Amino acid sequence: MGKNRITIHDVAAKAGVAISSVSRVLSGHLDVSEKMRAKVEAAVAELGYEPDHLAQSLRKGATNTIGFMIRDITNPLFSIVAQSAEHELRKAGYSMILINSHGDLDAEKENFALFKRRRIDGVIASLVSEDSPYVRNTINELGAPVVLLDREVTGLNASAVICDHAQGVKQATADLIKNGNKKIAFVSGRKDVFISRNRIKGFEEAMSDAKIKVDENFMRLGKFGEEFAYEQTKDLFSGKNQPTALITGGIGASTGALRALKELKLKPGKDIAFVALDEWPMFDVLTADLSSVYRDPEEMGRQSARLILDLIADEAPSQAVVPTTYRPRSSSKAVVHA
Amino acid sequence: MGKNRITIHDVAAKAGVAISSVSRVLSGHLDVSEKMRAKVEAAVAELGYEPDHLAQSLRKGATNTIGFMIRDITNPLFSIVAQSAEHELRKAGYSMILINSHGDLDAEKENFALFKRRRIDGVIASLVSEDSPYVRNTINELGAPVVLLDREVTGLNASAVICDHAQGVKQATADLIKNGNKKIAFVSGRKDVFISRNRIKGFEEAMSDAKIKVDENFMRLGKFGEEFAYEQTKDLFSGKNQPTALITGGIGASTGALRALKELKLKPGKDIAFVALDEWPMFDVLTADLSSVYRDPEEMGRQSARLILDLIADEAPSQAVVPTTYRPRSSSKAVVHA
DNA sequence: TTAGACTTAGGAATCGTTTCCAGTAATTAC
DNA sequence: GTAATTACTGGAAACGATTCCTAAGTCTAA
Repeated sequence: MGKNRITIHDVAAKAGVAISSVSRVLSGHLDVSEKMRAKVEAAVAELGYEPDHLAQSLRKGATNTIGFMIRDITNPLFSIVAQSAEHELRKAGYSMILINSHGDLDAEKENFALFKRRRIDGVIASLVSEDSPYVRNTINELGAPVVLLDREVTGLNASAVICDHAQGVKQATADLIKNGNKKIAFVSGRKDVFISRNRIKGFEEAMSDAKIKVDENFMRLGKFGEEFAYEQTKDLFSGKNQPTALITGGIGASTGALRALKELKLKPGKDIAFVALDEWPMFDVLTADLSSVYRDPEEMGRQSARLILDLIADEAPSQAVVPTTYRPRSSSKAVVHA
Repeated sequence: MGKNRITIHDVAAKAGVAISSVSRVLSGHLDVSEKMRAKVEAAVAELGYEPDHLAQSLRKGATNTIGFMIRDITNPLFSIVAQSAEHELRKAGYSMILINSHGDLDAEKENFALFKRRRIDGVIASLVSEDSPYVRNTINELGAPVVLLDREVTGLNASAVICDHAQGVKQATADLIKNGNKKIAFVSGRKDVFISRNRIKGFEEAMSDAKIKVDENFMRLGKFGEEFAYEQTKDLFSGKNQPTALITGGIGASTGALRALKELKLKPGKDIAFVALDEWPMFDVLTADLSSVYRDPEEMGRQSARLILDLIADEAPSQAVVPTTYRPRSSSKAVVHA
């Protein structure tokens, strides 16, 4: 149907001028007479011409496209980050190509290759892997700037949006302690991942401040995701030495833990103190007044967009720190237990 | 840094052959000798050459890119649809450009224009608007096939994934009636939108089957989204003629209604029967056993990908129907009330 | 040995832009 | 009135691939 695309040739022919002149008018170049401008603009309007983005990209060497790689857009936190970043990039004239890595390292590598082939102008990514030779290599070979989410980057030509997890977790832990909890369990992902490490730091600081020794048996650091947290929670509350409070790292972990607690008939805020790290949609409506540590995903999206645009504009890499705030609700109150 | 991109020229020079020969080898063309193949492949491997997707697209006239437009990727249902579609398209060699329309008609128009300029190979969209001259025009002018989500398309060169909302709602309503409810309120979006219309159809059928007259005062059809549902729910349960059961259409509406019910201290399944249309993540864990009408978002994503690929392969437009299933839980049980 | 058929490789056009380079026309200065 | 400057414009070369067309080379058959 609309097979016959209108090109700059058609416009030039209609206006009776050279192709280069049309281009000059359209790009707002200065050296163009009023008469020329009028002629071209009339032809453009009449034909309904719109420049082909593909050809422009090829010629200019810039695609105005940002690759956004994420483990799983289904994660409500990251879907907000993505949305907010997209909105911001859009305003700057960029489109966003979205790719899920499904937490798979091979997929991640492939995605970087795809980005490269597509000549993306920049990448915002929440990586599976931590800092490693592989990561450094890929980022260097990419030939485009990179912004990492929740990763410490050192000596790499990349910016990062990092959340100050420690701060919020520290506050939360302190509050649990103040409420009489000493035996606090912590269920989260691998310790060598930045986000876990950072959260644990806050946890340990608060414990140390209160002169409470951390019980290693209560530190369940293995995998992100629902299943691991489910199993660990079940296990934590089956033995003799049971915690009185529970902190769960991330949305998946919180879900798994809540599922387990439900089955164990332990009600957060009644039978056990509970703090979830990160919130999800309808958090306040749906959860029975769960306390949380909150970080603003929209802000994360905005910052990541800003950072990548800065890098594209050839500014030096930098970091944006997003604060986290403890939101006490009834689930972290004192618990009389064991 | 990696400024000097490796092109097909470099490969040709290194292998000592013509550019066209390199292209022929790489595209797996038949008429190429073994010796040539070996030479070229060696050069490709040595230089680490990867063809430029941009140049390929320009020449071939296909970008292997699908535009995915959605009101709001933050909506958990649609984020799953997007993820699933992306996964499927990826397997077929396509990438996905994601754009939010924020439910804004102007943004939607702009997005279509963007897709066109980017020479997208196809579009999957959840439109703001219903069938209208504007929609027909844009889709026809787009020059690329379109798959619409939850829209009836008639006489349009587009496929659609439509959910059989009526079926699930009918079952749910029948169950509410069986449980003794006669005064059933229905809070949802505008009646002229396909999804609402379809749901109401199921509702009215069940009511009609049970010979219960629909009380127009209980039909609160205005806007999608949290706020409207919140207000309407508050209003429904403030007057003298109060319903005993409530059905809410969509995740936003359910949230708003639940928030209102919470404030009104009406507990679903205890003080009022309640059915939510659509589920959201952790539905079973977080909600107090809410009944729901479920549709499989992953299936929606898969089907939309399949349909767009079919259209690109020049098959005739078609429709995929995704079933909905009523999932009774304790919130829809009988309520002794007023 | 030569004509004809068949492989295979190279050259050039093309996709739709931008941008550099000349060159013409208009303007100013002397 | 001529030279020097300036203001525009058109032509052509990129960008990096694919593909058509042609020609060279190989092989078979008479």
